Amino acid sequence: MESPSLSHPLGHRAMGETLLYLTDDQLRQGIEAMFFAYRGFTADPDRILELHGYGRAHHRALHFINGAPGTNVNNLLQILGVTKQSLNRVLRKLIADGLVTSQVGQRDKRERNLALTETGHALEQKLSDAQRRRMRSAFRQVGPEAVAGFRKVLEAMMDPDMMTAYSQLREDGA
Amino acid sequence: MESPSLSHPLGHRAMGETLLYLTDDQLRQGIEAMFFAYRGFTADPDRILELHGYGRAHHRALHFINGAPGTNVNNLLQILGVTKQSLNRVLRKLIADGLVTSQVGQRDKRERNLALTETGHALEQKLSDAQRRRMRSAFRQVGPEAVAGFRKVLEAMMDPDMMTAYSQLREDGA
DNA sequence: CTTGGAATGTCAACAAGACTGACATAAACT
DNA sequence: AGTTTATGTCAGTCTTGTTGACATTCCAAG
Repeated sequence: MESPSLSHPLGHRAMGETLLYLTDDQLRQGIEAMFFAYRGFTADPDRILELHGYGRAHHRALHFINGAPGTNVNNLLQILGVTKQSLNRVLRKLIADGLVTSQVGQRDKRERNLALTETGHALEQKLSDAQRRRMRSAFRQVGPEAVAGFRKVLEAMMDPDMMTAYSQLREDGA
Repeated sequence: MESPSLSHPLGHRAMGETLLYLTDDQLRQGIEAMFFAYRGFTADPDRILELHGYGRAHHRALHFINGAPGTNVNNLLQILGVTKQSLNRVLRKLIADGLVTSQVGQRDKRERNLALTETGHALEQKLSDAQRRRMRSAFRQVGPEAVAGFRKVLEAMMDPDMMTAYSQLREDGA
């Protein structure tokens, strides 16, 4: 507990101005900024997904299959951090709708290699275009230094345990 | 559609190094950073909430009631961006459990003035302490300039329409 | 003053998407 | 041959969003 300082939001002057960004009030502002920004971040894709009868879960699956074509279910499971039952429901629909292909693995026939079809790729493009458009606009407004800071803070806020699967994916290349 | 540049992620050199942060690849990294960071951002409170039988929706309600004691349901509705029925379910439980008080408004008896009880305040503190702890650690790692950039990008990414209710709340004071 | 619309809040029912648990199948490993 | 691993499926539960219907209260126009 570090609550006393909350009742004196400007009482940190004794520590020197250099630590102003670590006051409880600044941290609260950071927390609320994350909340509202994440809502903006997902708003555009959400609208598109609704038109097609999909949800955020489908978007996440499409995004990471697109980034690692040929990946298997287990990999995706690690990255997304959900149960196989939950992911399976989403994948089943995407496969049935012809957005994703699931092919028995060559080396290991237990695995299923996942990839986007042409229509799957088209929807993924539409979604990520919308999301990139907003992020590009934000990046352009604030300039490269702010963007670098943004990236640094986000990376420091990630859970290292949750990142291992993704890091491996990036190293493997696909 | 702006896809051609995706196949030439390093082909933007012609534009000059100053715009490197606007390539599709950099934007994709920004998108994924948001996804993973938000998961880290919510991980600690989620664990605490689960112990008490609550979810993220309860956390959000506690957070904003704490920030604006005496606010009414409609205000909260605007900020949270959900339907009144959805918020009501959450509030009903928090009131039944004695974390939130709901008092009929003095001027307008249709309104309900919401506030945290002592136990409600205690849980809110526990949750925000956990969240602040992670954010403080991230902020401390990267330094004040990066933090300023982080804030700038997040603010540029918010949906202006969705922010009106919150801005008014901050101006009113409470 | 009354009455009708607007604002506010509540109850009920439903859907998406997360979860656990149990179980089946096929392939790989020992 | 027996065990472990990867995947898929069925059933049931929970949170949290949705819509629809309804009660209460306020306010303003007739």
